[in-house]
Amino acid sequence: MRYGLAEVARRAGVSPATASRVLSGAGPASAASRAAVLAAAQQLGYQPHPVARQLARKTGTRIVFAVRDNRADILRDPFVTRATTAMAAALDPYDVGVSLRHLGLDCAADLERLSADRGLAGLVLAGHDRELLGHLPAGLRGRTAAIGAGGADVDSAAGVGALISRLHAVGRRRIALIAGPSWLAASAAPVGAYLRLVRAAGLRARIVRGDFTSDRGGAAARAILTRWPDTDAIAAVSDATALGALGALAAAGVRVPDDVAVTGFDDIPLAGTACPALSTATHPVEEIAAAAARAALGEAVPRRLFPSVPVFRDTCGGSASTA
Amino acid sequence: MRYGLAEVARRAGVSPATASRVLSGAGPASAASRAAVLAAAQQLGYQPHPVARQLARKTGTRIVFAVRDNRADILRDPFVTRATTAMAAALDPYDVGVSLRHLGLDCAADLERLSADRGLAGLVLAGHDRELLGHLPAGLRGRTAAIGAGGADVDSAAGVGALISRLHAVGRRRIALIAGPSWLAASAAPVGAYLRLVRAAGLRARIVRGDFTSDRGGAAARAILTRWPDTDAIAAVSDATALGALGALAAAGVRVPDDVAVTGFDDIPLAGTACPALSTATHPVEEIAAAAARAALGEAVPRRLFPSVPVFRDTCGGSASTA
DNA sequence: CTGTTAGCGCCTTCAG
DNA sequence: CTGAAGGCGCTAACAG
Repeated sequence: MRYGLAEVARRAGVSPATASRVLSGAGPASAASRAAVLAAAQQLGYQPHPVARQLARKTGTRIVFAVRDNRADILRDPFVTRATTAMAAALDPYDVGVSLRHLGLDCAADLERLSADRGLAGLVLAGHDRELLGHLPAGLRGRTAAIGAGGADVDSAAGVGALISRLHAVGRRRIALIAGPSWLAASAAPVGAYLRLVRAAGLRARIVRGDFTSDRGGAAARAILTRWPDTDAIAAVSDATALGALGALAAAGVRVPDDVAVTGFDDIPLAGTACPALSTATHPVEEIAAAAARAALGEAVPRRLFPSVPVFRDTCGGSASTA
Repeated sequence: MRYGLAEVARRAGVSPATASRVLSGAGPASAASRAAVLAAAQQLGYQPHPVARQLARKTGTRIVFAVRDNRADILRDPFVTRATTAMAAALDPYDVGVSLRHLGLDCAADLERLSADRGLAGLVLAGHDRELLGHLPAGLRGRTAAIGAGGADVDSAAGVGALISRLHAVGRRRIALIAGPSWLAASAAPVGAYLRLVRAAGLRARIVRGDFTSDRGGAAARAILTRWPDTDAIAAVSDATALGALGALAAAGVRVPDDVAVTGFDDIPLAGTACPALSTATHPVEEIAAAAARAALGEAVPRRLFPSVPVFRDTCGGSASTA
């Protein structure tokens, strides 16, 4: 009822080796035997045993998506959730499953252990810093892909730039930035874009660090109001942060966008439905995750920057529209 | 540099079989050899080869989370996303990855194919109907778990009941229900709870079918307003549906909750931030998903009903609070 | 309790 | 281009 390669070979009148060649790696085979094997396989409803195959090929069975952060509940972050799901769907046809794991900031030992895991088909890393990517254990090279700076990344400089330009265009002149954590490689580009624009406009920089929680977003907003009370716009590099800031501003009796405009980053589902609706930048997270996953499997995925396109909604001031 | 079981056995002065017994299944072994093996393994940094193990044990390497629905983009549904992520995290320690797959309503053939997949460690099914669970291919029995009615389920009768009781308690008397699709097993319990309460209160039932999209939620709300213009409350069995209804009501100039109260179901992150903030019922999705995943692996997971606890926010009328 | 003997199902040299 | 033989690393059945 369940047939193996041997049976297919027998029916096709060839050796298992030949059958294997046509069914798997597409090794050399005459047109005749190829046809015979294919026919036999078809007729028997042959399905290769993925585990046996993976053992023989020394190729793993799952990729792990490792997210580095100081908080373990980063695994519930909307970005992580979306990316994980996208990978799980994208790798299904490859007979490869995905595992999700949290890594502390100091994760050298964990990576070492991962590199010794022969069940690992590939690793997708998020939340890395420059250091980490440069010093991957040898066993991980060639089967690791990163999401964010240095890997499958979004053109965050463009996205943040567009958002800030818009703030400037609608008359904001005292624009503060809630940046990402400094240990994160992906934090650099947005800060760079911000600084470039602010300086070009002859304005002074106002930067506070946040993370990906709304709590910190609220705290950051309060810090900004305290330190620079005349701030008229806050750009956050995460939607959760922006939402937290929105809450803090409301609590402080500051009107958005009248008094202070706010922008986020990533366009999580929440962004459009929040009140007021959040202006942010939208990203093809599913595509990014799928690209990273395939790269982790060793596929040659062209390294490109994914688009970061601004979405202007209520919190931005000016009239709502998409750039 | 990478050691196998054989080397561990050699160092411990026992046979590979004995080493295997202590390292894996915890088969019989004397204290002495157990200690020796453990020591050797420790010292060598031995890590078993998961794929070889899975091949020998005839146990698969991944579970697939199959979601049955008429729309393929159900895979982006917040519940699916959350559940997938939770499984990916929960199964990591088992060396089992998760794959995500969409199934059409008519999926007998797909299940047949799945049952032939020897890489499959287990199947988690969502969106099933009674029929489906009863007629699983033989190869899937014992390694399939369902999420929802008949599997790892939420006490939706209690949750919906609590929500509707509250609507009644704050004075609503013309309460409509936007139920789930009729092909879905999980749709039954909420409808039952609704009917029971409405009848007990001597009211008339007003039921419309929806699905898990906000579009259909909006359409359903419009249908309700058309058919029963005096409706003063709408209970939806999904947050997305409720959010869609909210939009439709706003567009129709109906005030929420003053004119019509609204409740959702599931407490997606959006619910609390929407405006007005949505009253709904909250569920331990991560726990549910993890339980289902473990059950799919063959673990004996006690079948229990997970709590569905109401969260009263703005859209419910009355004063906001948690029951 | 332990070692020996066979596989698990496929892939991959290596001759021919 | 093809077949035979051996191995991937571990587990399971069976004597002892």
